[in-house]
Amino acid sequence: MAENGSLGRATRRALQTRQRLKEASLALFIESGIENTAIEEITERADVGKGTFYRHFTNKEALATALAEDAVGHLLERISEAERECRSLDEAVEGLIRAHSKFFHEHPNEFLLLFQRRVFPQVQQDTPQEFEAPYLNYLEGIRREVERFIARPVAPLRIRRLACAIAGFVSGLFSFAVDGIAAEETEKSRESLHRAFVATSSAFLLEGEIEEILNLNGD
Amino acid sequence: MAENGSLGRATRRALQTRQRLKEASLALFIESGIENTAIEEITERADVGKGTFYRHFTNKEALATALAEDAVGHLLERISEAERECRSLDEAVEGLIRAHSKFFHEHPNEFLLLFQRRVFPQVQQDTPQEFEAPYLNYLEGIRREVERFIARPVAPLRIRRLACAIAGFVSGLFSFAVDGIAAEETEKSRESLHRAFVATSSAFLLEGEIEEILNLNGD
Amino acid sequence: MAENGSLGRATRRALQTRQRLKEASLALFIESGIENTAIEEITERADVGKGTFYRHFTNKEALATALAEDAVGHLLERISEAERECRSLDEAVEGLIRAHSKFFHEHPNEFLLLFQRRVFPQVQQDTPQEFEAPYLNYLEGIRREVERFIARPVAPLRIRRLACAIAGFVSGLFSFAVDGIAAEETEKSRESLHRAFVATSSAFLLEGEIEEILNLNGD
Amino acid sequence: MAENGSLGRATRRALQTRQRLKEASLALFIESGIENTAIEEITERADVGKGTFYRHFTNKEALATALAEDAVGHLLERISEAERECRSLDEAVEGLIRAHSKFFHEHPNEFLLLFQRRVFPQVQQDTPQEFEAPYLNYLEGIRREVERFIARPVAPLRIRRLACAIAGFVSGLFSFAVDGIAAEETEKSRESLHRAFVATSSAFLLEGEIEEILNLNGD
DNA sequence: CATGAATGAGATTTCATTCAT
DNA sequence: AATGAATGAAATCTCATTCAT
Repeated sequence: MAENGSLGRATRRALQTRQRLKEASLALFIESGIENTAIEEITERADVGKGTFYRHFTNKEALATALAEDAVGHLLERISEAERECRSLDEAVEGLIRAHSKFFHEHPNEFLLLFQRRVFPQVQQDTPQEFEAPYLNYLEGIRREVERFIARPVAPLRIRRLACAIAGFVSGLFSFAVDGIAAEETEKSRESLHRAFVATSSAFLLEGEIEEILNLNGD
Repeated sequence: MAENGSLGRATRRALQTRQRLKEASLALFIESGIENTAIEEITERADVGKGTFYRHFTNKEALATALAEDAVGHLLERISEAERECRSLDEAVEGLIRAHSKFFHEHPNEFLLLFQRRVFPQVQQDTPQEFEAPYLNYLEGIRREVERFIARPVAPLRIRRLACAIAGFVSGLFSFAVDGIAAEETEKSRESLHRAFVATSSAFLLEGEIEEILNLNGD
Repeated sequence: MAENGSLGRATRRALQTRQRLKEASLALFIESGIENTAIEEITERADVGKGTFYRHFTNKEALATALAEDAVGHLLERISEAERECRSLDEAVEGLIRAHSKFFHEHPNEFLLLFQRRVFPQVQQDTPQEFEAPYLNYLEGIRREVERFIARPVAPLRIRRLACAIAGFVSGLFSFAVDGIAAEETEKSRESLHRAFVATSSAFLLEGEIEEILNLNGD
Repeated sequence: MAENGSLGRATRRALQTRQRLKEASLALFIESGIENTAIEEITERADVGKGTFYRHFTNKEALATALAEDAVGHLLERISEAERECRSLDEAVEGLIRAHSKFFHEHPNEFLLLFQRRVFPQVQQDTPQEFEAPYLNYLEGIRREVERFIARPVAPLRIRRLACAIAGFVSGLFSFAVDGIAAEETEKSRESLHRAFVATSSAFLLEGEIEEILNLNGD
């Protein structure tokens, strides 16, 4: 039986339509921004009637949230993978970077949606409340990853800062290697930049937690 | 006599109104995004009539461009300052970071406007053509700063990438130190991260120096 | 054998569905008005699919007309009953009031549909053409009842006015006795009000009996 | 100086436009019902642009509420007038009828809006919450009028019932005299109907308040 | 210069109706 | 006969822009 075999045909068709709307809108949101994309553009690109949009999403924001949820899902998958392999806080941060990197290469549009289209906040400032749910989900994934190596709970604000730093750093890093192949020398430099970022992040997380450092490093 | 003393009273008042509009809009653009800010919100916040807006700016985009120009002006001032003091490519990149950092602390809203509100692009993707003029101006400032220490012209694309990397890196870095005071250890880590970024950037700029010069015209 | 026993099972089920749709819509029409009730609300309340609606009624108006026809049917039953017992014009008008009253107590929602939800007009104004058929049916019932005691035909307009007056009067009267039990004194007062209304109505119907007959055709 | 002389010309013009919208919509609401009237029909009839509507009213409901408020204002004026002249509960109820009657003849469309277009509820049922404010205002006017002659406060529900009864009764009464001139006999009948209604209403209000009757009648 | 009422193009949203299953 | 996904016409609503004062 097919993947959706247990669902009625109508339901299956509805899911397809929903998927088409999501794909069309993701592309458009990246191209022109969420606010500059008219719902009619989305339905035209998805080749469905305008009214069909509203059978699947209450409004544009709900669609954007659904996209963000999908994207966070994919990103968290990568983070979970990394989680399994690491044995120290440094490795955990390193794992987060790698997870973001993989996510970027597998779902570049989703990456851009989250980190460049104001779905996720950067630097401090207000948290866009509309996308709060997926964003909190994402922060929770990061918290889980790093807290395994820190004796006490990390303040939510600190997690948020780490997330912003990772986003900025990864975005910046990609600028150096956008076409994939960099010279060997740059590659080496990037590695050391990488290591430096990891060290800084770890220090930031452990700040004011001397004893923890001892416990973990001596492990 | 005051700076505007030589202008008629009417002109002086007009400049004040223009300034009020710029201040009001900058705050709103940061709060809710450019697209989500209605012109009437701006004029209300600036406490002027709606029609007055159009005496000063042809439309919202022109206002945003004016804000971007102001911001770039401030940022370039800091870059020029840094320029005077540096003696090597590493120092030049270091100077750029410092310049961005100073700019961020002096004009945080302008920083956010340029680097978080999609006035300037991040990662590759489309260059927002609407804000091309101030953006090119900014890239030119960066180019001047780094080219003094590189024998041959650097490809425009490479400059753009450097700019994006700096923006991402600085944004990320600020996440670690948003409330200003960080523990000494983190501070040290950040310095080494700093140095690593500088080294990577320099290597990136010098990468394949020789052969590249030949096909320089490609953007 | 049940009432529908001679019909096939499918037909019986169809009748049931039709009935469910009518019940659901009557309740909703009273709650929120005909125009404010979406067909989907009706089908949801009746717990049938949206498409099913169109198997039973061509559109919302047809459904409303069907409801109005049912209601008029019930009201006319009561009017016929009253008809049998009365021996004078006064008694006929009295019978009409009683018939409306019984109808109100037996089918309050149907009463409200006809007299409060603009299915039947009140005061003069336009006759809602959409519900013309059941309305004319109702007027005809009233005409039959009163004409038995008036030598010549009563002008249609006068019948319509009488109908409106009865509707208003009965609506008003119910306000005094909505919870059923009123004090004895009020009860007495209501009876005299009742009698006064009957007398007025009779006078109205007989007014200018003679000359009117001449220009009877005018509506 | 003209009536609006103290207002700016712009404000004066705005008030005119608002008035035009109200007049156009009142006519249309009576002709076809609130729900069946499109905003564009209103603006066309008022001969203003579609967007102009929204400068004056947030939506159709707000406009309808404004109309209801105006109407209640006019009706309350008449009620206040009647208030001054009456000396007993019977006269107070009589005054209310007269006030409604005058209101009907001066502002027939406003009367119909309130009492026939479901702006005010008739018979019990739900009170349409959207028009709550003007409706409560109206009830308050009625309460004031009758409470002057009743020692103790009258229950709000009883006031509401009285209001409904008056509305129904007056609506019904008008059916008999819509073209103004009725035969002398009918006129006499109507007067006695009138008196009967007044007596019933008074009894209803005083129900269970024996001592008050004594006090007032002995006055 | 400053104003804010008016405007209408275009966006969002609703919902009666169709139709393939 | 029953279903509900899809549809698009028509409604509501927003807002950048104009213009008379």
